Amino acid sequence: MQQFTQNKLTPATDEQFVLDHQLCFMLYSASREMTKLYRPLLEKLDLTYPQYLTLLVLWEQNGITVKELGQRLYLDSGTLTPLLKRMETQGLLSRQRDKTDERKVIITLTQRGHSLKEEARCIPSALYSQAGQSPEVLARLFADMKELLAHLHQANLRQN
Amino acid sequence: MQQFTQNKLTPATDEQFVLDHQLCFMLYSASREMTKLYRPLLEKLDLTYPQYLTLLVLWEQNGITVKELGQRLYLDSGTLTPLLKRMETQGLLSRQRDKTDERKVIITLTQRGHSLKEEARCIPSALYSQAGQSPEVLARLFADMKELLAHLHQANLRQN
DNA sequence: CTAAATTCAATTGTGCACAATTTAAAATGG
DNA sequence: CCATTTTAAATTGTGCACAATTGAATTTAG
Repeated sequence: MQQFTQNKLTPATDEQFVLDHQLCFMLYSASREMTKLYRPLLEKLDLTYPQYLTLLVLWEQNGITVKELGQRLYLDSGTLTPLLKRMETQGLLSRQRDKTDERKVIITLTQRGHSLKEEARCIPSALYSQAGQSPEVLARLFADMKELLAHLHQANLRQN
Repeated sequence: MQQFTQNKLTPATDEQFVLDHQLCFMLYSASREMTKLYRPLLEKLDLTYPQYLTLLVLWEQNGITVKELGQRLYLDSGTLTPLLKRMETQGLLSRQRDKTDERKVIITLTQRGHSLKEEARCIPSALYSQAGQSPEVLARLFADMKELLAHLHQANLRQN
């Protein structure tokens, strides 16, 4: 009987465990497919997807600390330090200790870092057209996702 | 003038580049926050999130190949081979070549792999309650995400 | 039947993510 | 003023992701 419920031919599936019914799996796989769609465009600029997100933040607010960058991206220094070092090596930004508080490291875009913004100008619209959804659905999805993210972030803060 | 548009104090932001307006970033960060919410529950079972997803597939269809598993999870052998080896070491599954086609490797759950399903029974409902969204919004979000994923997957197939 | 093409898994190498720890600097409290 | 605590970044170690390549088995075409 135990064997019976484990048989792959048995259609009596555990509804709650069906992979394709899990919201978490939709998020996980859609996020990766989205990144995959960015890849060919970002490759031309010699950027990875997390590096591109980092530039989005810096184009908004140049000269912020690693900490502040991490708060925007939900990433910690363990991820950001090596990523920023690679971007520094590529000549996109500089990392220097804050003179008034030596614990902090300030990230500043180089000329090259600034100019990449113009080379990236076509990317956002190119992606939205490839998503293949109506503006209405995309707007609703975005709003729902934003609220979900806020809830998930709060829930994780409560954990610690 | 060029300097002016790059000044962090200038509120004239490039609408299309604002991080918090990017659907891709919502997906990316929500997926990671969701995984973070699973972590304490999965830790009790000594599982990572991708390993849990792998078990979801195998609980549905035991005895499938690495290829088929990858098609369900949108992952390739480069990711799955080491992951499955770790799960084999933990005694959750076995990996054996298909006798009728030696190219294929068949993944079969062990007794321990099967029994983890009962230990995981509380996880799906625990997560849905922590998402903190109404069933209506969650259902809509799930449906929209599923359609988006399908489109993104198609778009990526066209790329190759 | 066999040479070429295809398929499948494994391997190699790079770049994230993230928990946990370490190091140094700054803030706080007695 | 100095010991304690807190904060910020870096470091260490593990486990994904994924592109690119390799190697072996199978399929296909001539």
